Amino acid sequence: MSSTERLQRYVADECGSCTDKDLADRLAELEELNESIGGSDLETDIELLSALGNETRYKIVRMLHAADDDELCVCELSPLLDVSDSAISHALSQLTDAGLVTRRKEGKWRMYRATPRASAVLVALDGSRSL
Amino acid sequence: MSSTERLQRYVADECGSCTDKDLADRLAELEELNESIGGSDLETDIELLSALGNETRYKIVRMLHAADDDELCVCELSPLLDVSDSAISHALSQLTDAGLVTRRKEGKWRMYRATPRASAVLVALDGSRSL
DNA sequence: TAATTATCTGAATACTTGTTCAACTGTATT
DNA sequence: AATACAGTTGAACAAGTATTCAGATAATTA
Repeated sequence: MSSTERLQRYVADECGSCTDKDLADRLAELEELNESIGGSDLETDIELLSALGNETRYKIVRMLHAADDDELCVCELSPLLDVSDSAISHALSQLTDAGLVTRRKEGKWRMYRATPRASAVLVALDGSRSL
Repeated sequence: MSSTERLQRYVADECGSCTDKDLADRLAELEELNESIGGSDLETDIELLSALGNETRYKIVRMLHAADDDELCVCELSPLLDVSDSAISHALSQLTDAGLVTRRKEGKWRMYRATPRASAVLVALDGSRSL
């Protein structure tokens, strides 16, 4: 069965008896919705969300965010996470790629900082918790 | 090696020559950061983020959000997604569990709507894109 | 009541991901 | 120079996930 058949039955159902034009209009409306998705940068957003959607990485970003505009080095993150340094390093690379943290060399230490975008998402999560 | 050893070296490095008290203070500070993580509902947030961090589910929530306060039925989502109805149904369950959408029966159709929390996160993503 | 429709569910499976281990790079110290 | 240190990288593998298929369920229609 073509999925538009079901949709047509639904639209017919919804508006009782309605013209073919009404139906075409509704289909066009849905097509618009679909295009609005392309507008937001789908891939980038998904990369960001799936990067944050993991305990290790989420904790890292939370800590960096909680540190306000202070950066932290790996050695500061490490004691608070129950995974190997290697896992932390992998996590930090992925977070960097996703635009959630930035990296800076300082002698033999690497300093990390949450990006404004990371903070924006965490603030939204915190602010919407009770909605 | 205990991870606090490295941290101690870092703190020593950071403040030149500093007292044991300075060091203890810094450690306490980091411990506080760690507790601030517990404050936010870690598990809930991660469930939400990983639910949104998938193409099918992200598209569904985007469409529902783009429909403003109008609900959509599965039959309206289906034509715009390249997966089976079963996959859509699984996706919708997961989104419901994560608090991103709500479900309502309407005769033989199921209507879905984005939650305020879902909208808050999408708005944050859109608003922070250029930062 | 039987058939149809819309959606859901669970099992199966292919795919993806997270962590670790071992080896490596670059920096500092001796 | 040699050693130690901080962190990274890639391969490997276990664990988790996304989709599909087949069959179930619940509402509607014939």
